[in-house]
Amino acid sequence: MNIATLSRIPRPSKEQRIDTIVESARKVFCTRGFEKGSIVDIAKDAGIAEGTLYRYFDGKRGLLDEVLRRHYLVVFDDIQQTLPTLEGHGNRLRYLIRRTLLAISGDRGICGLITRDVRQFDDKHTSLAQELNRQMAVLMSGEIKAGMKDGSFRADTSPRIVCDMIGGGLELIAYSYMRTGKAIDVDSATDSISRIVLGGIESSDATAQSMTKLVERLEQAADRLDAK
Amino acid sequence: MNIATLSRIPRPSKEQRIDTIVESARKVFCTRGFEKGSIVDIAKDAGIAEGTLYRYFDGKRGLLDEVLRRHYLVVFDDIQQTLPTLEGHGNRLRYLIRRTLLAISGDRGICGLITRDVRQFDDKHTSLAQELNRQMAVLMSGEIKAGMKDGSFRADTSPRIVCDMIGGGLELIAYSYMRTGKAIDVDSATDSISRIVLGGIESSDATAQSMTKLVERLEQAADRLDAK
DNA sequence: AGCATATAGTGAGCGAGATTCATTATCTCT
DNA sequence: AGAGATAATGAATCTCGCTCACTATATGCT
Repeated sequence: MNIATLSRIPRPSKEQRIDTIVESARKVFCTRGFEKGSIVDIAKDAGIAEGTLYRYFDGKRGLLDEVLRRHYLVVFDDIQQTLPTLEGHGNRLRYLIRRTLLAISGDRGICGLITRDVRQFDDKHTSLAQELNRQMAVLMSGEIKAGMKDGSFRADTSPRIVCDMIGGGLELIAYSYMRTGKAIDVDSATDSISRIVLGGIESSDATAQSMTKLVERLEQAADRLDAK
Repeated sequence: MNIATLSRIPRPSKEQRIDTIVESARKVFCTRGFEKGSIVDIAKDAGIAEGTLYRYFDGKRGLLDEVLRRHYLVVFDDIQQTLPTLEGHGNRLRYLIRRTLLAISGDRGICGLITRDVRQFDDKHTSLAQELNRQMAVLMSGEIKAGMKDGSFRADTSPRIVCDMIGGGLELIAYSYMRTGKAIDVDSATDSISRIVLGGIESSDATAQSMTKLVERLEQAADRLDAK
């Protein structure tokens, strides 16, 4: 209509538009929360009309899904690269715990979304974030089962419950961080969780074995001292 | 206005009215969830107008608070009676775990409310359910700290993390029950959780023995050095 | 009883926010 | 250039929690 518009503003590509919207959604959700951050806010921030947003996303919840998916993507890429380089199921489990804590402690806004808003779901579509949590649980569960098979973990362990306890514990730590803002001490938390879990599931055989090795090393040290 | 109303319907007492409303709220929230269950639904079920409801409750969230408070009331009464009769911090911890599982597994509707809707909070008022969770955490934490003091639990335990892991684990079990409807095996779950936690925090005799041997060897080495 | 005041109940209406859709603008391809 | 096809718009709709001016009942007093 306006003559000036004739030569103006080439439309951004579909991909660019989606990126813009998701980024605006992330900003708004992280600062105001999922409930209070409105579609109008997001649209305004992205420089588009509300209706446009609905061309690209199912609705508010779909938008949240995408924001979280992109956040987790980095984490899972990282895990996929690092996990195979680690030796020992206990070690790998410990890494998964630590990596999750890092993902949480790095972004309080996202942390709030994960702990507060993820569980609201329609009966129809299980929320994506649910799915991502499940993926992490599968990884942990895999390590535990493998550890049980090769005898490093006790046979009477329930992988399912162990995963729930780790995942639930991490979630509560995240939740507390989100409420209080007090920074998470990643290393100390990793230690505490690992100690409890591994102490609770490691077979006494394994414990005895590592103890024996320890003692042997000390003995050797003593021998060397002796020789002097 | 209507002549027939002259002799009719004595108004129910304040207490009765509140009971009716809370019960209707429980029904509606449990069947439709907190988000989808509307105030109109509740008012209709209770046989009153929407406005009346607001005379007795702050709003929708206040109503949820009361529903949950009444549910927890029974649990905490029970705990207060049983806990002092049990011997040993490990036992008492185990009882707290079991009692919570029972409270969850008894009512899938409430279970859904607790796992899904409890965390939505306004920055101002911490939700009541939060408070109730905290109360449970305080009880568990008390047992753990006492156990650390009298030497039955390891001194390097973090009560906070242990509580998070137990509470978080219970929450995830509840969440899974709510989604799948698959009944919770209370006894087996109690066993698994207790085994992991106690295994992870109990100061084990085996460990103590190996430690002792270690120390003895070191002492011998030191003796040998001394002799020279 | 008859009146006055207090307490309880009502439901239309308000406001906020997600979602829809008829209309308008831009793009693409011949 | 022009004919679809595709994208963008924002006013209108719908839902829902909540408010409030008004009506109805209860209670207390003489």
